[in-house]
Amino acid sequence: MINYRLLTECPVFRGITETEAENLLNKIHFQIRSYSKGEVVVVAGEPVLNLYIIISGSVRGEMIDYSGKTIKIEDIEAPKPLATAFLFGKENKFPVTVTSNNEVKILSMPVTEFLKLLQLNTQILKNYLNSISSRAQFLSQKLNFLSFKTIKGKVAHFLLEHAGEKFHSVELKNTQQQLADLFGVTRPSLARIFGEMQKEGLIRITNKTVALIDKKALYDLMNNA
Amino acid sequence: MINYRLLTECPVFRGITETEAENLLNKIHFQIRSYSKGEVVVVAGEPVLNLYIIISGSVRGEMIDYSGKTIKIEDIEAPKPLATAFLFGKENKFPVTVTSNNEVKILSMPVTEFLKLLQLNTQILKNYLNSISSRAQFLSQKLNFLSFKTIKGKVAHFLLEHAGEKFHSVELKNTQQQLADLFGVTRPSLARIFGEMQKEGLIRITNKTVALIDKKALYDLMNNA
DNA sequence: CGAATGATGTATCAATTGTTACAAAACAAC
DNA sequence: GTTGTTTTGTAACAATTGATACATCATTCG
Repeated sequence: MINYRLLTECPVFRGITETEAENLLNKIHFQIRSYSKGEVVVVAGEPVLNLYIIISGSVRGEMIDYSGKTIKIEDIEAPKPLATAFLFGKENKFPVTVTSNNEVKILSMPVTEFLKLLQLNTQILKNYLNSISSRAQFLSQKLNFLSFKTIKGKVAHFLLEHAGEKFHSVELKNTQQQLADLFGVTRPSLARIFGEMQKEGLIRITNKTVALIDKKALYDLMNNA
Repeated sequence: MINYRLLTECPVFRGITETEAENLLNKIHFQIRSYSKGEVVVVAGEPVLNLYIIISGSVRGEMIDYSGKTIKIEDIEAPKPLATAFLFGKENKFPVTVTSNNEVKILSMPVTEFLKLLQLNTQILKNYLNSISSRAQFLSQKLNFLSFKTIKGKVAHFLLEHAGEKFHSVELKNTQQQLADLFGVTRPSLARIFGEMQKEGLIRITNKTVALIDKKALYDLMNNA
């Protein structure tokens, strides 16, 4: 009926054995619903009363434009959950309309039952808390970056934060494209700023290592922008 | 020893009776630590291994600037918790250094014990989940607003949000200067955009009333930028 | 009414960033 | 090695916004 092995790959059930998962699910109420291709699973604005986990197939989240056009936000595939960030809190409404891409089976569990599940199993509780918290922290970091007006300010902030007080170089673990996305700028613009900062003697880039030459000037950049 | 009535006013314990709170706290391990005025409670960057709830007194969170200056972030008073958003997730480090403002008593509970508490009591679990989720949703909304790159996008978003589905005009209650500050742009730039949008036939401004002529085009502006 | 003040419209120029395109470099797979 | 792919550096131009300045309009107050 349910592929428990697949379920344990879902972020919420990570670290749970198949037999554990089976035992837990026997203790709580839930439904498995099937949707054929193109069916609407939930409509944007509906209150989120259930936890949805995609058991098989894939769905897409879309926002419906005022003119009627739909804009695809993202695809979600098995065994991922839907809208976990909107199960609780003040605004527990679906931000998007979800439609099935193909034959889809979805596990649907009322919030009250999910709360029971969280109280039955520490690992699931931890997983869920980590998931929401990471999301909040990610958003917070993102906001922080956006508050620096210039790209140089963002770069200075990023480098100083990663180097800390003691170190004078930073090992980049992301590509320029990823950094550019994090900063909310385009990749060539970021590359240009790296180039300028190097010419100005603030940093020196060799491969993936950024040496912070003039830390004081970097601080100033952060504070004046 | 502990003022349980005060504790039930803490967001995490809201909706719990004093006797319930007492019973719950008897089942888990925690410490009460006292700090005299000016003591450092936690240092920014330290991993968050405990839930801290201020039992009496108040503390302040500060970021230490690179030049050595401290910037006060916020005061936290009894019976509020500290850094609840950083107990879980990937970046569970204190974002600020916390110092006592006066004589302070702080309840300190290891994360593992807090997890037990969450599993013992549904109300506390709900409170905590609601708290983190609301925070994530708030941040998400804020980010949404800031993510409009162009001033036109911000203005379109602002006007449509204030008009809602039904109405076709918005009464401005702020001066251009105040709006410009809200959007994070300069006043002449905002005035220029108002002028352009009027020339393009999107809006018509008379005194303090903005008539939304072409709502569809405004939606497009929002989505494409 | 007239003057003073604040809010708004507008123009010009500079600074910053986006867009697009392409070459060089690094890397991976074979 | 060679080839193909990803990542990075860079350039030319366009678009957007900031900075500054000033004129116009509205409002208030004497």
